[in-house]
Amino acid sequence: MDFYNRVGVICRQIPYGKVATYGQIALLCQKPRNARQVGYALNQKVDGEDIPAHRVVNHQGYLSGAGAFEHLDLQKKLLEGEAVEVSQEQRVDLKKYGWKTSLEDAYDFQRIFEENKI
DNA sequence: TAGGTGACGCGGT
DNA sequence: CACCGCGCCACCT
Repeated sequence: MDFYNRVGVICRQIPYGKVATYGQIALLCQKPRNARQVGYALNQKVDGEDIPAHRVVNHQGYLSGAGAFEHLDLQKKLLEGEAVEVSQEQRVDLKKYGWKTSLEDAYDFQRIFEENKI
């Protein structure tokens, strides 16, 4: 359960108009090998709340989770609504829209997790 | 308890 | 660019 909460915390920090990858989020969770679980966690939280799951794509920029949204095009529409270009094959340019995180960001999150005991 | 299943990632050819 | 294979791990049957 801890892991799911961490995923939620991190996703809410993804800037408007940017996208993050599953592996990147797993890394920020201090669980570098749990990329798959990130997708699983988001799937459980969908009917949840304010988690911008549409800003999460795979490491190639493809919207691999589009199928979990109400409508297959929903994730794409949401991103386009944030001025993020999405190709017809459901792909975004990570060079352009990727959320760049550093080691310091990871430390910041680590501190937040410790403070909140998650 | 054992095995199947993914909203994954990386390296190789 | 296109495959392919293997590693990974929490969650279900």
